[in-house]
Amino acid sequence: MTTPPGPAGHSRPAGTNLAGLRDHNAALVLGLLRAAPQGGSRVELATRTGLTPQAIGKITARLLAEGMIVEAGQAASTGGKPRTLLRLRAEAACAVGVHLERDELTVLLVDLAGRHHHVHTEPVDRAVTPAEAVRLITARIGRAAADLPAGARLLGAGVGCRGPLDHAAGVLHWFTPPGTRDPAGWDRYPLRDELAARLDGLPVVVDKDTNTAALAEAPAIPRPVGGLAYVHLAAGLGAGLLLDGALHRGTRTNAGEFGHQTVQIDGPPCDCGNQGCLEVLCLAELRRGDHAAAARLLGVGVANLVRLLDIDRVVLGGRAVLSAPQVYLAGVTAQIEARIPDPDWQPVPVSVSTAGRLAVAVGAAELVLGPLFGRRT
Amino acid sequence: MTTPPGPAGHSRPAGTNLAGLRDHNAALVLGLLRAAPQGGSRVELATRTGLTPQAIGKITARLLAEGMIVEAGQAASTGGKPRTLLRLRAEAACAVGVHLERDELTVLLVDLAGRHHHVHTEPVDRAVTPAEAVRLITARIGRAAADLPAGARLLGAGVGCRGPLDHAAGVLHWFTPPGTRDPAGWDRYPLRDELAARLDGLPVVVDKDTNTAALAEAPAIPRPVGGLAYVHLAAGLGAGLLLDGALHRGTRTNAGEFGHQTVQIDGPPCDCGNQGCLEVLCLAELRRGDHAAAARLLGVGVANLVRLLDIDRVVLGGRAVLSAPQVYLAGVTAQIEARIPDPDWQPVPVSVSTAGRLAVAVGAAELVLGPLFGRRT
DNA sequence: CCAGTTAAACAACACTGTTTCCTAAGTGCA
DNA sequence: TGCACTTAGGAAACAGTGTTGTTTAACTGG
Repeated sequence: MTTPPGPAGHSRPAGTNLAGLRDHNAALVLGLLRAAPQGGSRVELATRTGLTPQAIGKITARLLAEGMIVEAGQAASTGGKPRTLLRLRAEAACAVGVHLERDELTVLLVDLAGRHHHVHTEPVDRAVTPAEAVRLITARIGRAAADLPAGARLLGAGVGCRGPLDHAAGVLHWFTPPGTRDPAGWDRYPLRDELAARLDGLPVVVDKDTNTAALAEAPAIPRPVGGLAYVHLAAGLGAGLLLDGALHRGTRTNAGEFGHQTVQIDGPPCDCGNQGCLEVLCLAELRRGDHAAAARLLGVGVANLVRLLDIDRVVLGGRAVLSAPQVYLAGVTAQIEARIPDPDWQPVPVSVSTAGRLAVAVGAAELVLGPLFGRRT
Repeated sequence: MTTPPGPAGHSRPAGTNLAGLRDHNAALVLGLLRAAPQGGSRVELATRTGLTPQAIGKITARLLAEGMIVEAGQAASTGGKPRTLLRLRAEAACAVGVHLERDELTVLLVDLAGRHHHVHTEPVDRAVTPAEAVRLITARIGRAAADLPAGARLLGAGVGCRGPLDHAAGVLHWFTPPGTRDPAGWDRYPLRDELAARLDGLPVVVDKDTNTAALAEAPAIPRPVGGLAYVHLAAGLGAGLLLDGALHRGTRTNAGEFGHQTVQIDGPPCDCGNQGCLEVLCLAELRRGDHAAAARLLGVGVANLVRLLDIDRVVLGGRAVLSAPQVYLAGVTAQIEARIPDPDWQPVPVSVSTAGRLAVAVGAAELVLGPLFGRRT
């Protein structure tokens, strides 16, 4: 047992004490109640968690006292005393979701039930410096906080933006090509810590836009999700992977490089140095305005993804997809069906991101809300 | 909160009580000690787990009393009382690893330190029925158990075999093509339960060969592993994915369908119904005896995998690879370097499975041993 | 030899879920 | 209406976890 292995800071302690045990079980209960907007009973919570009814009684009593949940009527009797229903108190706490794009900033406020209490989008100068962006975001979060429901706690802020970046450190890696400059100074910018410092230590989490967009779909899905893939087609082509209920980021937060998979060996060269990348082919069709052809190509990549990871559900998003959703739905579905004829694979549902253009910001808020409901980070 | 979501039996309770807390922390301690063959001190365990020295004292006292660990000398003093070193007691427990191939059966016995106490390989008739195979495996496990070190507990048996199969249920899905027959009755055979019944309720776990082979590499790697991919080239082409310290199987245990990714749109047709599959191209080169060309193709697929999942380490295995390891190492490494020139990606080490032909069986034993050391299943 | 330092155990404690028992609040039938 | 039955949920005592505060053990260095 010598020094800690791997990159520094990567082996956070995992020992659990009584406080951790309590929080784990409370999060489990809250997560189950989130999945049941109409409410759930103590008895169901006990069977679903595997805890004794008495333990659930204590946990729910604590959550009631803290104002995280409320009693909400009764269920129909099944021959004895009717069950008391418990519901999440949506306005008990909120999280901020931020989507920082090249030319646009979106800030919104989401409560425990996923309702939006504040949504604001504004254009941003493409030449903005990191410091200016941080000032802008801070100001916008301040305004959003003014819309907090009475008594609601503000849990933190999640930020989604393009990669590459280091999620664990909260640092951007917006390389500029060698030879050129990065006058604004975005590369190696410690976005998380700079934001947290200006927000009075409010917890801040930074992640790739594709990752947060994938998370935006998570609350609607009963746990555990075997595999959900969010595929984003806009100026680039990327993916967010929600595997076994948690985002898969990889040690360098580089997972999801969906666009640079080779689908045509010895195909046309790509800026990334590779050749025959899906992205090159797909963007070429987009420039031609041929969404159907782009969708077909996208479908080839999605089919690869689905097979490789045994994906249960595919969600499409990004400006290109949102501009012609039906075309992409049909094209991707057709490729999946054509390329995965195996009967053992249940039909893999493909849908378009329900949050639409807000998907990244909504998912960014979920970065903060998720752990409260027991999602692994 | 209506009925349990998803396929039945998939949402196992996750509530934790004191016993679970104790086991979790004990597993954490055992895992840390496994990664330190020369021994580790209580103080280090405390800092690494985040638990108090006192808690570690109680946990190690329990483990000492149970015979799971032993004191093993002292570390050099750093100015005060020297630390007492603790080591795993390798012979405290063992697990059986089984590799069931079409024409061969391998059974081995692995102790807590990963040492093999029994290794046996024998040919098997390709037309063997499931019942005969179960009898054979049972008999072989009986002989292996005779080689158990004195006082060692037998924790269970892991079985690795070709897919598709259902890991959660322990049932094989060895479909036969429509029209043909499955005279031996392998399809839908409940291998896990049949084995467990004949082994007096000994815990049995069944998984795909590629998954267990990936697991075979895990003990040597300091946790947490961001992403390890085991790529297997023999009669087919598959992969096992070890993501964030746990195998990623997908809900249908179908993850790892590496061979059927499309790398040549409109390429030659594949038996699977798709066209341009990596496997078709790769096996064609193999039949031609051109390992270098096969390696190049393999490298294309591996580069896709590495980028998509931010893989940290690639392990190659399977009969084809083992027949010309250097060719595959060089070919795959070259493709990774050529197709992922991004400087942000640290060089991704590629190696050949250290366990060689025993990889699947060794990893099958790890299916049983892993949870003891805190690996998520 | 002794102060200083570090490791590890002892004892009392806080707090978790569990067990056991009891009360509350319905249903259904006579 | 009465009463047995069923089911939900709380009260109290309990077992066992890691924590806190204190003490003892063992080695270094002047």
